[in-house]
Amino acid sequence: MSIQKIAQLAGVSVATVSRVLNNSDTVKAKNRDRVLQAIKESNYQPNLLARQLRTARSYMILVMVSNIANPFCAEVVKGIEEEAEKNGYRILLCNSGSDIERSRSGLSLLSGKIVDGIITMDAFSKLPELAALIGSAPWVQCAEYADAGTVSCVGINDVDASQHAVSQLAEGGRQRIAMINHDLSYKYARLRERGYKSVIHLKDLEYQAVEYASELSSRAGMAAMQNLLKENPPDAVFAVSDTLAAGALRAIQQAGLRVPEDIAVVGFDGTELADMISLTTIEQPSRDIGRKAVDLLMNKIDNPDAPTERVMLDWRFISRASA
Amino acid sequence: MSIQKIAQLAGVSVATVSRVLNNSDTVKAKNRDRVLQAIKESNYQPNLLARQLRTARSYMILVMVSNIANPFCAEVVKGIEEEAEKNGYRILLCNSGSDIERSRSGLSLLSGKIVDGIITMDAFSKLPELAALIGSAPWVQCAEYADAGTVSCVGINDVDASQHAVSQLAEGGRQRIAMINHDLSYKYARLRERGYKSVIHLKDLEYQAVEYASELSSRAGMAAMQNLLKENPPDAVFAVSDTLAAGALRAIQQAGLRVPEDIAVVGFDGTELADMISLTTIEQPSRDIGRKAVDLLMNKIDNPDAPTERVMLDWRFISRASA
DNA sequence: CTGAAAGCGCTTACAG
DNA sequence: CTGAAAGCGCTTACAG
Repeated sequence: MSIQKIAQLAGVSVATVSRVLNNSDTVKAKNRDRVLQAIKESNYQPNLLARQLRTARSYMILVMVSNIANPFCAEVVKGIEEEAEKNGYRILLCNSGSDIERSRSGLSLLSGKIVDGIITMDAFSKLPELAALIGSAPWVQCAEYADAGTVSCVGINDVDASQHAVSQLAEGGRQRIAMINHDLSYKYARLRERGYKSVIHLKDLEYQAVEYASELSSRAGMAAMQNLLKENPPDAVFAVSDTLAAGALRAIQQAGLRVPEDIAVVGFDGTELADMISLTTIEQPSRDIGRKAVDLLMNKIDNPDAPTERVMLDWRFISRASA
Repeated sequence: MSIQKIAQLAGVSVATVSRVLNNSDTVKAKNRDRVLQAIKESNYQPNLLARQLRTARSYMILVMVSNIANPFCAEVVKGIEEEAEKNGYRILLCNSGSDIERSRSGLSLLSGKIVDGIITMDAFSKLPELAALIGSAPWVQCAEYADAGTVSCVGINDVDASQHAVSQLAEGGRQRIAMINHDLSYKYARLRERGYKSVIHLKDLEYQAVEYASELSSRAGMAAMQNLLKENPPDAVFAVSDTLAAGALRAIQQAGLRVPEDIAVVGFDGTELADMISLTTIEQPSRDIGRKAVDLLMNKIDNPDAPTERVMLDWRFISRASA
C-alpha cells in the first residue's frame, strides 16, 4: 500500500496525497476528504523509510546505554523520553552491554541516517574508533564525559560528590574505608576514584582498597564485597552505584556482620532501590540529566556548529540507616 | 557521501560499489581493492534508509516494553538480544510507559517499515486499535497473552504458578492472604488473580483483598501495602512482581511489623532483586522467554503464514526468608 | 489549488 | 565480471 494507490483511489495526484499527509493547508476540502477517506479505507500507513530518505529528517534520536537494568540509567532515560517528546522526537533505545560489536551495530543507525542524533551513557572515550563512527553527527554524552573537547556532555561533579561521601565516612570515625568501583574505562569511575583517594590522603588514613566490579549489578557488588571481606576487611565501603551497594549489603549480611555497626555502606545515584534498602547515598538529578542532554542535542541538531557545552548539575547527599 | 561518490573515486560503476558492499564474489580483486580504498579514504557509511527501502528488509526488530526499569523485563530483553544477535538481527527498544500515544508512535516504526517485526511485553489485548496498527506484520507477545488467536505468545502458566504461591502461604498457616496485583488490562494480571482467588475459595478462607498497583515499581508496591495495612491487615501478601514485593517489604518494616512473623511476603519473577532482599518468589525463565519469543518471530518473518503458537515454559518456586 | 517530474541513495535483474 | 537503468515510496520546487 503506497501513496500511489491512495492517489489512484482518491482520484488525485500523489503530490496532493502527500500534501494531505503533511497537513499542507493548500488542499481543497473536497480533495482532502477524498484522500482521507481513501487512507482510512485502505488502512494506509506511510513508509517512513521513503519519507526519511527524502527529507533527511527522522525526528528520532538514539540512546545508547550500557545496561538498561541499572535503575539510575532507567531514570535518566525517563528524563530523556519526556524532553524528547516535548520536542516532537521519539527515542530508540540501544542496550550495548558495553559490547563493542553491539555498540558499532547501534551506531550504524546514526551513520545510516535512521536517527538524527545520539545520546550516549557509555564509555566511548576509550574507544576512538567508535567516536570516529559518530563523526560530526549530533552527539551528547550523558552522565559520562568525553575527553575530547568536541562533544557536549552533562553530569555532576563526580570528584566533589565522592569526596563528600568518603569524608562523611571518615568524619564518622571510619578508618578503613574501601571503594567498590566500576570499570575504569568510564571517566566517571576515574573521577570518583580520584575523589576517594584524595580524602584518604587528606585524612591521612592508612587503609586503602579499591575493588572493581565488572558491571553495575548487585551480583557484581556482592562479589566485590566478598573479596574485600576475605582478609583485612574494611569498616566502611563506598560504592559507585546503588546496585553495587545493594550487593555489598547482602554480602556483609551473609558474612554475619552488621550494617552500619561493623561496616558502613554508602551508595551512589539516589535510586528508588536505595530508598527501599535504607541505603545512604549520593543523589544525582537523574531526570534532569536526561532532560538537559536532550536540550543540548536539540540545539546541536538545529544548529550543527553550536559550541560544545559541559553542564554540571547539583547532587545531594542522603543519609539513611546504612552509614 | 554516497555510493556515487565512491564509484567516482574508485573509477567504477555504482553497481560495482554496491557489490563490494554486499560481499558479492563476482568482483575482480583489483576493483574490489580500489572500492575498499575509496571507502576507507572517504569514511563512507552506507545509507540504511535507502538500502532498507530498496530491499524491504531491515534485520531489525522492535521490542516494546511498558517499563524498562522493571528488572524482570530487563532480563527478558537480554534473552531477546542474545537470540536476535545469533540470527543476525539487532533490536530497537521502545519504552511505552503504557502510554497509548507513545505506543502508537512506537508502532509506526513497524508500519513504517523501519523494523521487520515486533515483540511486545505490553498489554495490547485491551487496545484493539493498536493491534490493528500492527496488522498482519510479524508479531509475538512475550510474557503476556493475546486474546485473539492470531498472535503467537510465550510465557508461563500464570494460574498454576500463582495457585502454587498462594497455596504455600495457606499451607504455612496463613489465614489472611492479600494480593498486590498489576493493572487488570494485563492478561497475566487477570490470570494470576484467578489463581489467587481459586486458592482462597479452595481453602475456604474468609479474608480476601486485592490491591492494584499503578505500575511495577517498588514505590507503587509500598503504597499498595500501606493501603492493606490501614485496617484489617493481612498476615501474608502475594505480589505479582518482585519490585512490588520489595515495596511491600519496606512498608511492613516502616509500620514496625516483622517479616515473616507478622506478615509473610511472596513475590513473582525471580529477579536478582529478590535474591538481594531474601524474598520468596516464583521464578520465571526470563531469558528463555525472551529467546523463545525471538525464535517464534524469526519463524513468522521467514514464513508469514506460519501457524500461531502459544508456548508455555516452566516456572519454579523459590523459598527464602520472607515466607 | 494541483500535477508532472526530479531526486533522496541504494540494489538488482538484464544485457553485454 | 561490469555497467546502464529501473524502481523502492516518498517530498517538494516548479509551472500552470
